[in-house]
Amino acid sequence: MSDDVAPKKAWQLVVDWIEQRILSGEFAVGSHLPAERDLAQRVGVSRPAVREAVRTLQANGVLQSAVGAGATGGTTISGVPHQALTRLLRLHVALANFPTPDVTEVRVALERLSTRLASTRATDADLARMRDLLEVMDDDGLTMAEFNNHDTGLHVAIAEAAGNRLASDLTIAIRESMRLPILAGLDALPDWISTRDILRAQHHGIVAAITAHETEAAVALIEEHIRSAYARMTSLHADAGG
Amino acid sequence: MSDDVAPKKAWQLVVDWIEQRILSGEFAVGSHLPAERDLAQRVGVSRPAVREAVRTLQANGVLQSAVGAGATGGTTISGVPHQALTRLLRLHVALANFPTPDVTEVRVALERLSTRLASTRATDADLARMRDLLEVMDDDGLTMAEFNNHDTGLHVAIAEAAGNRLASDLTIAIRESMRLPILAGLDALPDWISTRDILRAQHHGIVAAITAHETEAAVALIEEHIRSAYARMTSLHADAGG
DNA sequence: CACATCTTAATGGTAAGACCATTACTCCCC
DNA sequence: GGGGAGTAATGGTCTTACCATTAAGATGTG
Repeated sequence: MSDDVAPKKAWQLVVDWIEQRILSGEFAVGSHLPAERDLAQRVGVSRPAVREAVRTLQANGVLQSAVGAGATGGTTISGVPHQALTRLLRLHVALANFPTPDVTEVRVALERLSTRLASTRATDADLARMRDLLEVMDDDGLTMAEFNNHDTGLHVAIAEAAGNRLASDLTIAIRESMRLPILAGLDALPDWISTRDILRAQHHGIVAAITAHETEAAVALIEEHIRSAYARMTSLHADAGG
Repeated sequence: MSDDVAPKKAWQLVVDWIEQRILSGEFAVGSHLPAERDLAQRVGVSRPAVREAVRTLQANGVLQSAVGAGATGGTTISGVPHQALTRLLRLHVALANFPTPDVTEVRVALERLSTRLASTRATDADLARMRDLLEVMDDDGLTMAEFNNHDTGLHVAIAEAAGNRLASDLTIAIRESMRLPILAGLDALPDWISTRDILRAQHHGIVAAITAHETEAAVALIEEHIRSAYARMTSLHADAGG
């Protein structure tokens, strides 16, 4: 009976209206949506409902908005999913909806894929970027937090050298979602300096294997790198028993 | 200079307020947020701004709202990321922000992981569910769309047997994001019947290997299954040249 | 005719206020 | 103790008004 079907919320009608046109191909990246006032009239809801719908799809990385008349103003379809992915995963990791052992397993699988692809596809610019990051991380003056940022940057650089958009975005999103937990895990270590030295050596090995197109070696090294780092950070394992 | 820093939008202030408390651990799954009116006052914005912020985090699968007084009403922290993930990926696949060859590679990596985990962790109930789906799919009377739904259901069942929340949710989200493109690809095939028979045989092999804990066999079979299906659906490759 | 300036309009951003439907809680009566 | 009525809390929705930004159009000047 229709009693079981709750009437759709006004903002949901707008979301559906927009999604339908995305799925049908009518809206593509760069397409301009009707103005909020026009869309409200067209769908038969109020302008705040349109705004709530826009916010929903903005959170999905699908829409972006700007004030002003002409081509720069209004709401357009966006082609930038990675920030939305990153935010989503970071929040759910923080809420422990994804336990860190699970995240680590997935990281291994995805970074194996990214590293495999990067070892055959990385450009000279990609490789130079990795080497720059290695050099920065070899500076003994870095704080742990700074080192972690560059460490993340190296993983991001490898992912971006993969030439696979989804693999890159997912790899980046998952690594970023673990930034704070990893930093906390490093902070709890008895000996940061020796850990840092091990991480550095591993980074060098990975980049060397990628540079030499030694695909299987690179893949094995990235996996070993992630697993051994995780194993060291015993504070991250607290989730596992939960 | 501060000229370069745009003032934060009112709804962004609320999103930040909520995110900060999630990241700090103050809010956990099940936590109740202050009422919209209270939150508006506390953050110093209007209630519509709060609603827009709630919509943002709802789209990230982080919040859910209900009308009414008492424990059932209000806005609470949610622990259900998979729908948000699925929606996000589906929209971006539809917008061609993730080309289908990229998606297929990532599917292979993730379904290898899910299948590996499932072959050691699947319960009797998980296996029975897979066998039920095999049996349903062996019915010659199914339409292509119905078969595709159950095919998706099998991939979902394997992913859920993995016992790794993130792997499951990502595998499911990615498979679901490809549901319509796969259906279109199947529709364009010259001989659906022979394809269906091949898919069925492959499904049986995968489930048998999982059941027998033949991990490496199961992993190889799921990869072959995905790759060969993708290779058959030439209409999906149109993206590759884009 | 080209350029500069001003005016106007379009657009998203924001807030206040009013009202509605749902839900639970409290109080009163039997 | 149970049932019913009243009240309050909550999200849901809409209307109205205003603001800041941006571009387009109109007007004036050289």
